[in-house]
Amino acid sequence: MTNIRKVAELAGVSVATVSRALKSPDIVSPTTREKVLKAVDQAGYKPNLMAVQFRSQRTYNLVVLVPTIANTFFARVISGIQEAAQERGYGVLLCNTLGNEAMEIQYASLVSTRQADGVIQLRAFNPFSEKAFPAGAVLPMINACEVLDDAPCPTVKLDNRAAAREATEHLIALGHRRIGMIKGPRRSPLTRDREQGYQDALSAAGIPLDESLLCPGDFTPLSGYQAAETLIGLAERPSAIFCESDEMAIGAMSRIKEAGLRVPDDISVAGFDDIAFASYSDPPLTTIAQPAEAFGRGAVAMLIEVLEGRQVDNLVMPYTLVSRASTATCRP
Amino acid sequence: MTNIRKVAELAGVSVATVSRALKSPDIVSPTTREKVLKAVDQAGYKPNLMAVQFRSQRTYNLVVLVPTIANTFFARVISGIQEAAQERGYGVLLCNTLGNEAMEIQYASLVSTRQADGVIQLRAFNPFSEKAFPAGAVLPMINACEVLDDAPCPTVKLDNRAAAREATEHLIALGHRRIGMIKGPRRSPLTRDREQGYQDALSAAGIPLDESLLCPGDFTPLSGYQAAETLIGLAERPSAIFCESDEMAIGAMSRIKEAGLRVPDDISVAGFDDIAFASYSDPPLTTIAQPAEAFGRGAVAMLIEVLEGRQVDNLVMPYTLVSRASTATCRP
DNA sequence: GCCGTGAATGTAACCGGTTACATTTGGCTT
DNA sequence: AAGCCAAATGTAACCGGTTACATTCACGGC
Repeated sequence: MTNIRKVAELAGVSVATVSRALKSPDIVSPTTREKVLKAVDQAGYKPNLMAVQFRSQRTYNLVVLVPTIANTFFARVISGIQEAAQERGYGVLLCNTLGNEAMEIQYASLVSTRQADGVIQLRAFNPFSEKAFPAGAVLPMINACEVLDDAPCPTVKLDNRAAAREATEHLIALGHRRIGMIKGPRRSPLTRDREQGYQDALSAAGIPLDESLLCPGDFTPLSGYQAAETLIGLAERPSAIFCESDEMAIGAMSRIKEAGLRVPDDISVAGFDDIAFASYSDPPLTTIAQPAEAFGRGAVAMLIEVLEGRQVDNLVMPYTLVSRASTATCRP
Repeated sequence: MTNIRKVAELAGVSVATVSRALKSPDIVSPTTREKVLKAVDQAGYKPNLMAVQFRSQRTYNLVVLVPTIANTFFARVISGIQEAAQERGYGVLLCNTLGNEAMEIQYASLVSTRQADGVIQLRAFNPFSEKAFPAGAVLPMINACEVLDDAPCPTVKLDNRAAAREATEHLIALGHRRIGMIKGPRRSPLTRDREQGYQDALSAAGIPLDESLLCPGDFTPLSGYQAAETLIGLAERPSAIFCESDEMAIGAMSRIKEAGLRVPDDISVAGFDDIAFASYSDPPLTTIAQPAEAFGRGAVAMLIEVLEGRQVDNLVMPYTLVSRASTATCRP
């Protein structure tokens, strides 16, 4: 293996001079620099970055904990993370946790074993006990997308409550009064916030809450499909359904049409996320657009600030209601 | 920072004994092992894996070059890669290349700078010149999914030609004779193979090839949407369309329905990949199912074989034609 | 001519494990 | 009791950079 000592020998200088010629070219004489660069070229020398990292105790790798990469929203967030990380010279170590806490801990431990510098967690729950991080060690972490109010670290989030309220108000404005909701997993703060926004809109419009219109899901198309089955089976079925994710909305529309009902004529459907397929579903989906890539980029920027010892403020990302053909006036 | 020397001091033994007590517990006496473990616990010691990696010159990280993570097929492949890597103690460094060769080279160079042990490339083109890998250095690499016939490394692929032939034969068996095809990017060997399979099926059935029925796309829903526009605008429009990806098929169906035509009554549509949304599109999509996660798992297994110096054979994965409601008998 | 100064370069310690080799210890054989 | 062997443990080199500190040298001011 060609190392810095070989290059030094070849150039007839010391290892320190080689190191300096490469790292701080301005403090070696032009003649020497020239010699060193020629030797580097001749030896085909590539610095062993493991040694550099070992010396500096920085890996320039970030761990990303994602609940499931199969969700296209998260895929976009990761895409943003990866781009931003690359631009700033960081690598991305991906962990598809599937909600498995043991796996999250294992990956977060990469920071305490010095295989990564920090963590971006895309899920609200941070099961990082003292076991993984003993003795008051702080884990440089950013929590993005799904965020607890009292998160123990900087966060990047959407005002989910306001967004859900706006989506629900859109349906109310179209004349709907029986509005179903397909929720996320019970424990998720996303679900709690969006449900509150839904309730905010209903009570502002004087519509009483009917618990039977709330169905749990898990953000997958299949769960949306199943929840829609429940909702259209109700004695008094809703005329509109607000789904907490586009994936569930697409599953729900599939089930609704399977039952011989039309979207939006019989039931309006609204989603959340604005994934690529939302534009190509039949009908195209009304939804809340989230700047997924920007979530990722923001999280990376914040994490690097933290790693460099600076303070950061929490970030709240903007959303937009995108009105497409899956929602229409309520026909009594 | 608590290091092995602190622990040694605390336990009253040498650093070598600590190292052995942790790595090969069987060669230290039970008494000593006990003492060391107590000291480890007391000091809250976590080995600095950077040092371990530096010493062994192995990072236990794999670079994954993915054309675009936003494609749900690739998301599933990555999911498989990540699971298999984790099981075997490897981390996954993700690079979303977007077909950018400079970026691919940059990431593949992580191997020559010892930040990763090997590369899994999900695209056929391997622009890794002598510049990035000088002096006959071999890059431990596996090429999966999109693969050239003369790939310079082990590969994991599908028999795309046979699969495309089977999909086309399915349409022919339904009575279709004017069958459009929405292809991938021109340069991709996937496209070439699938196009050959399509032609194989046509010529076996005695149907002449009509070049105007072949439209290029880029695997995105938007490109499928646009290509469908071209196809339905033809003087003599096809009664069926075979798409080289489900994402394009979903885009195509969207455009077809927008034009007031029905799927499959007016035009049958078949896809390729069997992504999750294929089951929930309207109508559910007939497609070729690929074992995406298994592609990823297989690639990881092969790469680790290569890293450990063993020979590996190329892998050909199985496919299945999944017949759903988007294809039906041709009505003249 | 001497000294001070600063630029250029060299020497070697250092990061934190691993491990080849050396040393110690204890039990057993003859 | 001496000798031998194996098990247990210690010592220190090593991986490949970085960098504090030391050294050399040229030049200018007095």
